[in-house]
Amino acid sequence: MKPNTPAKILVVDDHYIVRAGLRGLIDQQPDMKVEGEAQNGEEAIRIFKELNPDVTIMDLRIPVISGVDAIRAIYRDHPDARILVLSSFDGDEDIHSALEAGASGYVLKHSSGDQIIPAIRALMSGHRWIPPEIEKHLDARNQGETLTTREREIVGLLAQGEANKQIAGLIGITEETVKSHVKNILAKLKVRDRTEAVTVALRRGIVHLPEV
Amino acid sequence: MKPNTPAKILVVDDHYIVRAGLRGLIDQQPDMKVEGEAQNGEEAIRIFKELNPDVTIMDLRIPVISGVDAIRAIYRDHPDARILVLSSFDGDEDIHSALEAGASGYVLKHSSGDQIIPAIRALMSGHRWIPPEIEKHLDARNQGETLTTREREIVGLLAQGEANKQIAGLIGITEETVKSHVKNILAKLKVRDRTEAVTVALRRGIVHLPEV
DNA sequence: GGCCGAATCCCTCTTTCGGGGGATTATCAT
DNA sequence: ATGATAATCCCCCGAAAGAGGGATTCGGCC
Repeated sequence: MKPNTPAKILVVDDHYIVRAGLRGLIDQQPDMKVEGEAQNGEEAIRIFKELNPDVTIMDLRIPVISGVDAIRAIYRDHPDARILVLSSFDGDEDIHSALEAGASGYVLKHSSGDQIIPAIRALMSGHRWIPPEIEKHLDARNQGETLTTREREIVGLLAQGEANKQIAGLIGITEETVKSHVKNILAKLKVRDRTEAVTVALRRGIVHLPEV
Repeated sequence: MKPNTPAKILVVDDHYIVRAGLRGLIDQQPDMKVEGEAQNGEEAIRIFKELNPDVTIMDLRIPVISGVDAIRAIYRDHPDARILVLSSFDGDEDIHSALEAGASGYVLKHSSGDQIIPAIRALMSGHRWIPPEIEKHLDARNQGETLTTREREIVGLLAQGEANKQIAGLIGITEETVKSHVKNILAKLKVRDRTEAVTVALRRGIVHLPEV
């Protein structure tokens, strides 16, 4: 590391205040500097290309293109990208997807500055940064079984209040098959009915409410 | 106003980064200064008493005691408190409750600094600050009918996946009465079934998911 | 005193859910 | 090839949900 050329940081968050907070925090450090900001996933991808930052700090709940999808897109073109997810606790599924999509670290928004800065430095030097409490959650997640693609799709439709018959029509399968899937979903999520299935799926980040 | 004694600001948010951003932004202004920070509703109430700030900036989604309840508690003891809600868009119900509980202003977290500072100044000088887009939402809310206390309570239980019979047992009324309430809820929210009712209620801020 | 809204309870009837099975393909990794 | 998994479809059956009525009580408000 050269102390005379601070690491280039890209900050991605839709809240101005959060970006301002990060900028203030980071620019105080001698070895890093915020060189770019993006407010949504689309911007993030574009600005990453232009800037080629050393570390990208990314919120997951961002408009236009989700944080996870943005990470995936960036990682595809730049497999050496160092992306640090900075998020409130968004549910196991999001964390897991983010790491799978190519993120190298995860920090909670609740974290104080002296927890965030070391995370950035870790990524700068090529290391990963996953706090133990996050890893514990990922393990816990594996206890509960994972939903398949089809099942996740159906949970999304459940959340919209669709009946089995409607779902069948929408995705072109039989109502009987939908019932099978729903049965499996209830069993996997260990819930009593479709309504609880939806709230559990929302908490785990398996599905999201459409933006308000 | 005396330019030599800056207004005392209390910042309430559970995210360190947000507090840091606000502190940086505010302390740049000559006429205001962050004199206190709180991470949850309980702290907010306590620190408000000690500090008696000129303006309090409050997030709604905070632990222990919700922002709305904290505002209510503070307002009860200090009817002259100036509280500015700073929140991502949390649904009509939360905004409405916050204002009803005693907040004097509302600013979105997306807002940039030159939108937040004027809001603080407005409250400092005793004015209210409700952006037009927020007021529009409050009007829109009134188009759709309002749920009664009982109905909101039942929506909360629906979100937990309780069946009508369980709900009846839990709150000590007949299953028939629960069905009546559910029927009215579906009609008021203009949805097809209880599952959709829950997701709509979540989006509107009528109920919340238990914290992750 | 009369009115209205909230909350309660009741009945009928049809549809939908969810639990309990079982079965068949296709794919993919071993 | 063999096994595992995902995805599909099928049947039965009892319980729950929702649509459509109607009715009562209790307060507060005008």
